[in-house]
Amino acid sequence: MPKTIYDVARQAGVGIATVSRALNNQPNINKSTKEKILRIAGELNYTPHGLARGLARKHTHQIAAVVPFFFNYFFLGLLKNLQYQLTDHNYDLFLYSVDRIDNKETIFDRVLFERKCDGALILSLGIDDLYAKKFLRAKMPVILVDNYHPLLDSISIANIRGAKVAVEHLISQGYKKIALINGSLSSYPARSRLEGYKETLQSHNLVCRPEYVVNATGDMAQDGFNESAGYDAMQNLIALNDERPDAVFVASDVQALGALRAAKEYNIRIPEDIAVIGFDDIDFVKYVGLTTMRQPVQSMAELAVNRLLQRIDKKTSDKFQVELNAELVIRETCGCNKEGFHANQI
Amino acid sequence: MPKTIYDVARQAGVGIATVSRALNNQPNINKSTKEKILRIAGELNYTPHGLARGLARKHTHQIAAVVPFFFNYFFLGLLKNLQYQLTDHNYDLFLYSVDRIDNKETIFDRVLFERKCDGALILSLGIDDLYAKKFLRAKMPVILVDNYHPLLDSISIANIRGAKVAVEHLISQGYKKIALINGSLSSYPARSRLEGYKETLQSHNLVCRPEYVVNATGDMAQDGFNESAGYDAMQNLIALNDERPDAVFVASDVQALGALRAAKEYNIRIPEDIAVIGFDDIDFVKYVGLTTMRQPVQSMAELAVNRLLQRIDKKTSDKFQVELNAELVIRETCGCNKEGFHANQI
DNA sequence: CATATTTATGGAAGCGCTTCCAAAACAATA
DNA sequence: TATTGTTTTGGAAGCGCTTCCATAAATATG
Repeated sequence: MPKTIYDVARQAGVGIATVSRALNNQPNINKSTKEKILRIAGELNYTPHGLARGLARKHTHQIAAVVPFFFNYFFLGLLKNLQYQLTDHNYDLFLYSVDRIDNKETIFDRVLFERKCDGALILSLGIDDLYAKKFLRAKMPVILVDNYHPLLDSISIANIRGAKVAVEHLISQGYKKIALINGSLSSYPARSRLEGYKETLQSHNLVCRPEYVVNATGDMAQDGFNESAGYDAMQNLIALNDERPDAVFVASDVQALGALRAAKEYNIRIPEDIAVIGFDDIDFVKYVGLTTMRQPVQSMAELAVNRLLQRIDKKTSDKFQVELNAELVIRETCGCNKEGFHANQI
Repeated sequence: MPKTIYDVARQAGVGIATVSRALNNQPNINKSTKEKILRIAGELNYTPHGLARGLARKHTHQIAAVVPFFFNYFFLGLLKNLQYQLTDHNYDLFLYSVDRIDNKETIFDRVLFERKCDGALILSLGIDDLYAKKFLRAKMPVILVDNYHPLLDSISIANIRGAKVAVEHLISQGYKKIALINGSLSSYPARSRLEGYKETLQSHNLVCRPEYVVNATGDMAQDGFNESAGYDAMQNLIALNDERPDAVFVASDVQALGALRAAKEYNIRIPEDIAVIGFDDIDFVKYVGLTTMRQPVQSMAELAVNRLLQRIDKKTSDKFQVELNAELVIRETCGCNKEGFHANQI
C-alpha cells in the first residue's frame, strides 16, 4: 500500500501541514523538524501523489505536446529537444498525437478542458481562428512551433528567406531551369516556401514556369511532405524530357529522398542531370549527401520551452512571434562540391 | 472559469451524483434525465477535470513510456506504433526520457510512486533485479519492450536467431571471413547477437577470429548502438588490410550507416570488397540499400499495449515473455542482388 | 516578570470528482 | 389501499494533497 502524507505525519509525530511544509521547503518551519520529516519520508519511501498534488495546487507541472504523428523526422528531432528542455525544468511531457486530420480538434479540446497540463506545445499543426480564440479564452498557454497564427505565440522558420537562400544558391551555380517540389498549399510552410521560390526567380529575371512547380495535392498525410509525394513529383519533372529542369528545390528532405529515388530509377544523375536541394536537414540525409536548408531544431525547442514556461509563470504577456533562419548545408546533390559525388547511385 | 460538475448539476436541477452517473453512463439512471444532463453538459462546454477524476477513481488512464531518448531510430518507430495503439484504447501517454545513464532509476521511482500512470512501457532499457522487484511489489504493471528480465513481462526480438539468419545469409553467399560490429556487451541485445554470430560460425565450421569481433566499449550513448561507433569499428576492420573481412554483420542499422560512411571514406566498395548486413530496418536504410534484419515494430507495439492493458484490468496474471522473429530484408549491401548496386558510392 | 512579537504547528476546508448508502419515487402485487 | 419490490436520486464521505487560519511555543521587549 502506498504511503500517504498521513503516514509520514503520524510516524514523525507532527501534523500533515507540517509535513507538507517540509516537503515543499516552505518557510516557517523549524529546521530540525524539517530534517526529521525528510528523513522519515525517505525511510518510508514516501512520494507525494501526483494527482492529489495537482488537484490541490491547481497546476500539474505537466505540459502537452501535440504532434502530427503521421511522422515527419523533422519534428522528431524537435520533440527530442523539447523533451530535454522540459526535463531540465522538471516538467512532465504528455504526448498527444493527431493521426488523422479530423481528430485534431478533439485533441485540442481535451488539452484545453481536461486540465491535465499547464500549457501546450503544438508542433507543425495549423490552427484556425476558432481554436486560437478558445486557447486564449481558456487562458491556456500555448506555443505554436513550426507554424503561425496571428493571435498566438509562435516560433517558426523564416520559410520565405530559407527558400530564397536555397534557390539563390542554385542560381549562383549557374542553374537556370529551377523547379520546385512542394508540400500541399494548405500548409503554412508550403505556401511560404513557394513564395520565396517565386520571388527569387523573379528578382533574378528567371521565368517561373508553372509546370516546374509541383505542389502536393489532395488531403495527403503530412501535408504532402512525405517520401512518395516527392517521388511522384520528381517523376512528373522527369517526364518533361527535354524541357526537364536542371535543378530542383524540394521543400522538405523526406520528399527529396523520394525525388532521389525516382531519379535513380530513371537513371537521372544527381547533380549532373538535375541538382537537388532539400529543406530540414533531418538526421539521415547526410548519408545520402543531400544539400539542404537546416532548421535549427535545438534553438526552436529552447525558445519554445522557455517561452511556454514564462507564460505559465505569468512572467510575460506580450506576444511572442519569432522567425528563425534556416542555414544552407552544402553537400553533394547541388553540384558545387568538387568531389563529383553522385547521389543518384545510392 | 472552467465549469465543474456542480455547475452542471445546478443547471440541470439534479444532484452531482446523478450527473456523474450520466457522464460515465452508469446504470440506474432515468433515460430522460440522463439525456437532459448530457445536453446541458454539452451546452456548458463541460469536461470533467482529469486530475480530480483520477484521484477519485484511483486510476488515471494514463500510461508511461520510458525511453532512452539518446535516440535510436528503431524505437522511435516503436514509439509511434505504441502511441497509435494507446490512442485507440483511449489512454494518454506520458513520455519519460532517460537521457543520462544515471537518471534511469530516478525516473523508474517517479513512475512507480507518483502514481500518475496505471502502467509503464519500458523501451530498450535494461532493468536490474532491485527495480524488477520494486515494480512487482508496487503492483505497477510493466512491460519491457526490446529487453528482458526473468521476473517481468517482456516482448523482445529473437536476437540469437536473428543474428543467425543474418550470418547464415552471408555464408550462403560464399563469404567466409565474416566480422561482427556490435554494441556494448552491457546490453542484452548485443550479448545475444554476439552469441548468435558465434554459434553460426561454429556450426559452419568457420573460425571465429577475435579481431573480427568489435564490441563497442565504454559507457557509450545508446549502448554503443550509434553511428560513430559503427564508423570507428569499420575503420578498425579496414585497418586489418589483407586480413580484412569480406563481410560484416552489424548489430544495428545506425552503426551500419557509420560503417558505410567509413567504407566510402577509405574507398572500400560495398559489397564487392566488404558486404554489409544490418539489424533493425529503420526507416531510412532503404535509401542506402542496406540489407538488414527487420524488427516487427508494429507487432511489438500491439502486443505490448494489449498485454499492458490486460495487466491493468487484472485480466491476467501469468507471465508473458515473447520473442518475435526478425526478418531478413535483402537489398544491395549483401551482394546477392543482381543489379550490382554500389552502396559505398552514395 | 508581564507583555508584545515572532516563529512553528495542527486542524479543517477545499480542489473536483466517484461511489456508498439511505431515502424518495414509482411500479407491482396482494 | 396497504405492502413489497424496484428504480432513481441526492447527500456525504473520501481520494491525498495544499493552504488558510487560529493557536501554541519560543523569543524579544519593556
